[in-house]
Amino acid sequence: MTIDFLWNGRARPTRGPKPTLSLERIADAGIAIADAEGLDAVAMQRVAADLGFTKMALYRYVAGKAELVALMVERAIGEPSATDTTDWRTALKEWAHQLLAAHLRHTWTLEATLGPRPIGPNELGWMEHALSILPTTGLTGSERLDTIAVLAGQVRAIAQQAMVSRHPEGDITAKISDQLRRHSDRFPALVATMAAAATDGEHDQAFEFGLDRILDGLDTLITQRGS
Amino acid sequence: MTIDFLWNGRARPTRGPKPTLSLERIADAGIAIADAEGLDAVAMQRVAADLGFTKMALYRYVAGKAELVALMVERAIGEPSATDTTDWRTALKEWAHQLLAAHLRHTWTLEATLGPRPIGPNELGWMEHALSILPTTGLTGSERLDTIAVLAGQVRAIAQQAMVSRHPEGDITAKISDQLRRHSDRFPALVATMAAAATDGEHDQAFEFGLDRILDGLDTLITQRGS
DNA sequence: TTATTACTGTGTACCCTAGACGCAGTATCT
DNA sequence: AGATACTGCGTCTAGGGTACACAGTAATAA
Repeated sequence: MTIDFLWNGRARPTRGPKPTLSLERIADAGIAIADAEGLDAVAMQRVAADLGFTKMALYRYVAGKAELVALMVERAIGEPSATDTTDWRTALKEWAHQLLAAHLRHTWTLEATLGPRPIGPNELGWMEHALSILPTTGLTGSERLDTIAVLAGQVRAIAQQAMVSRHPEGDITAKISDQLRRHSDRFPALVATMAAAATDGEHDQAFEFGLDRILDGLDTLITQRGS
Repeated sequence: MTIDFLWNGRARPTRGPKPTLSLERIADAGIAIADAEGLDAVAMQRVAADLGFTKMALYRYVAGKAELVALMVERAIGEPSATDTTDWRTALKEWAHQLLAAHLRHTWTLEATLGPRPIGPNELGWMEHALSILPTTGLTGSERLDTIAVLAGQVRAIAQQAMVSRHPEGDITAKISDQLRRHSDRFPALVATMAAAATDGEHDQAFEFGLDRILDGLDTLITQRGS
């Protein structure tokens, strides 16, 4: 597996016909399909058809589907926009919100970024940005990397949750709570908690809640190390 | 999409030949394949062949591949084993470790549990267990649910990280740090942090680190609410 | 006992996917 | 011009999920 294409692009050859397509157009076509119908709908066939070409034409640009998806991710996730905050806590919060927004705009990036795969400059750009925000004193290098991992984990967890609750047809959530009611003796705490949650009017605060807990815990450690 | 099969099983009909196979055997065959070769290797063809049947025989037991995977997940994830700790913090930590272990035993469960899908009793059993541990005072219902989400997010984040670093062939990590070195001017904080992490000898502490931050933050909130 | 019914396992068929390969046409360099 | 090397396409293979019809079998109804 090579990851060169993500970093250095393709060297434009001098001879022969000029390419009609471009990596950008191909990636954008794939992104449009994935946004509208999910990652499974992204087939070489389909992407090519949307562009008005045959699928084999795409193989002149990308080595295979995995490479296409990697390009799509890289383009969809983009770069974090700079913040002017000096406070590390609010800056990290802003970063997490931006990352969440990116994942919510393209929920398929969750599936596309699972497991071992080529990672491009934009994705590392997000890490770079977060690390440039984190205070360097009070945390070891490993701890700083681990901090990014917790935060990104929270972002992904909430993005996934939103993906489920956003899903309208079939209404799986209803069916589950239906089974839950039918087996309420087996899940007393769960039933009670969901009943309580239904009336406490604090919905859609999951992201903020988790984020605040993580940042609180981080703050505790940093101030403790600082003294 | 129905989820009945996960909760109530199949009603055994009285007439006709007795089934030679069972949902358990089929799920186990699928799990064995996924453990050894990944979720992509789980094809109806392959599962049936491993059991000594034709693929169409499986459709007498499961409605389709999605249902097969749901059964595999439910069986692979199992139930959390009870803890005798009364301290909520250590009990939650134990719970998270158990969940992580389950995901590490079957890394494909990460892909298999993405997005809207039928959820079975075992999966809710993990939630139930965590909720039965959490102190009911000091947190609203929504907050208790959100707490599970953060913790599960951390578990998944680390499981995914382990999945990548476990992957031996190709050694993507090496290629990435190669590109990183080549573009070190663009990622100064990242390069510096990784260099620092390489010498601080705190590897593989990512799970504990994030978990401790989350629990610290939770502790802060709970004690604060308690007074 | 026999006829009916309902179930199991299988063979065949269809459609969709990723991708290998070779060919025709075209733009550049020698 | 001729050679070279590139683009886009048509064809082909291997494999995936699944619909459907058929033969065999076990339990029920007549």
